[in-house]
Amino acid sequence: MKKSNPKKKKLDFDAVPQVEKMRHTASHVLAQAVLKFYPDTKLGIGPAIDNGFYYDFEFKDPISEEDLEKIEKEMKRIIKADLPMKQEFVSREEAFAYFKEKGQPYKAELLEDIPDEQVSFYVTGDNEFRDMCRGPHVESTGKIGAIKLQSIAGAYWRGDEKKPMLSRIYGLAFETQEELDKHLEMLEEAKKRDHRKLGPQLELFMFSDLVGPALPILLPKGAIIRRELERYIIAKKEHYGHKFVNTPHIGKSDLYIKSKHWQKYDAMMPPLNIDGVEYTLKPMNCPHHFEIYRNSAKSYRDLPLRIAENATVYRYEKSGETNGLLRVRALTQDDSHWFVRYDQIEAEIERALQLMKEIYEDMGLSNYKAEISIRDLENTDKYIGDPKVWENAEKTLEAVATKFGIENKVVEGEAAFYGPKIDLRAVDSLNREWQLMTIQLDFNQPDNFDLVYTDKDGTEKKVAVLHIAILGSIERFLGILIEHYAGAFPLWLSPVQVRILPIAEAHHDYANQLLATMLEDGIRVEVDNRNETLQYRIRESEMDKTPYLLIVGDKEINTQTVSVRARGSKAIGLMQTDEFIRNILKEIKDKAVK
RNA sequence: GCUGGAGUAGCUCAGUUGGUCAGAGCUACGGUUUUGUAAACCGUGGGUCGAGAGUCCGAAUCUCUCCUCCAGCUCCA
Repeated sequence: MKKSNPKKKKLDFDAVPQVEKMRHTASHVLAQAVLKFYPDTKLGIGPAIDNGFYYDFEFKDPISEEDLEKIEKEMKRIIKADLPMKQEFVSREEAFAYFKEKGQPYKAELLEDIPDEQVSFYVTGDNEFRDMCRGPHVESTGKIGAIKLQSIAGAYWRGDEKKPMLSRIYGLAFETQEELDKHLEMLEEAKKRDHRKLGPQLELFMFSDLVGPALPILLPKGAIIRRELERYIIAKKEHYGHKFVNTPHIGKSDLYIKSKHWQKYDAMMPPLNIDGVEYTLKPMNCPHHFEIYRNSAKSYRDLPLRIAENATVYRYEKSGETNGLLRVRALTQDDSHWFVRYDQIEAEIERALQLMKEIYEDMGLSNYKAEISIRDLENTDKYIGDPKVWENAEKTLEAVATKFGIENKVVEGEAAFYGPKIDLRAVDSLNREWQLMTIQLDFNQPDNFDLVYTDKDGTEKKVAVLHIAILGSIERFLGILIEHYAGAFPLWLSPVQVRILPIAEAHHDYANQLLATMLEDGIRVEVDNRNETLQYRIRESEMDKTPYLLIVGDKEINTQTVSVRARGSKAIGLMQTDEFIRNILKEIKDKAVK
């Protein structure tokens, strides 16, 4: 999508939070510390970011992560010295001369883009360091709280891959040591939950170098979760009036030429040649679904028509951009295309958000935010379609989000040329945000594919299309769920719901009876009667996060009961077998999150 | 794709300056044991040290190319 450049707004210094000023000042301190050890270093830029700051440098000789320690130490010294941060203004000429003298070409380049006659600099201490910067900063370095240098990585100068790559040093900065420690703990916890580590450990998925990078393989347990998710989403969407279809994984290149993806979409897989005709792996389902729409003449009575498919699509993601299950080259979308009359748009947006809301709640992701992408209102010519329709759709998106109590922000100029959209970000158990669902309005593809219906008055009219994916990519969603639940899935999604552990051989028969009963009830249950100690088997089941263990021995046989142990060392105790079964069937049905 | 880092058994890791450095624990397999709420005991396997080429009398260790993964950048109509 072509993004319009947000207009440069005048920075309101008073509105900048203290913590952000502090982080920004920390980046200056970083630059000062770096120059102490590496005086020949050329400086890029150093802004505040979430949780900290960074600064871009061009080192004469590359430095490594080990060097960060001494730099951090020097930063702490500067902070402790509590050097004042003073703003001063110099003329452009003076500034250019200064950068020339100091050998700072990147700074000079930045200056070229600044129109001001008087250029703002910040001076640290007794001219120990000065940097061109509009600020704002805290009054002195001593106001910086707790910092920690994190990592060093390459970053293109001004984010342009054609420009030289600088070394970016990342740091964390918080107002207090406690906050910093808390954040480090969170990072540690996130590392433990990393789906790339947990997934293979729990035998949910794998990758094979030979099958190919970024092509996820779901193992039996992961396949169960995917199946449950799909079953659920199909049932839910059918309830919301979708028709499910199945379309092939490839299509003629002509199809994508017609949809104009071929010309614009750079994630297309290379074409295949079949019988002298060019085909490609489908990177999205839309054109296939459009052809389904065109299969028969449509009346205004047929609309809205909601076509859905859980379909695997293939995209060429550049090698450095793939990431675990989050960014892959083969992904299964829970895709839907709603073909609606223009007068139905508002109602259908509300319906889609209602559906989304129910689904997210069942997934245990009831905390989410919305971002609404609308036109650049000062430049509305580049958008296709009736401005009135746009305006209504934009307003509806916002109104419905607000009505549903979803925290939302409207981003001007972010909409695609063919329609506004709303993105939802779920907030997970570690307070991280994940972009999941999108409702994208599309006023353009109906033109490309001539998607029309006959209205009441006998005239032919264009439909509007809503592209709706709720889980997004099921693989990606699985990855997010793994991290959200730290591998301990709610019962309805757990690959193994109950594991029965007979204490000794004498109890195997009883265990197998229980197994048979529960299998009848459709419970995913196993018996672990391996020749291992009970403790050993409990440990293994705890490690694979099985929700319920049933321990059975003489006591249980005599009373026809089970000893229930819930995940996480929680002993529930003796329970009548049928009572246990009733309880967990209810828990499965309720999709309870424990 | 770019910059940097990493790749030793299924897993987690050890392996000083190239010379018994191919190891440990877990796993797997065989046996003993028949267990009451997070690791019983004994034994046996298992690796072209990511792949290929090169330097050397000799390479897990040095060089080059490639592959894969990780961090970040860029990208994500």
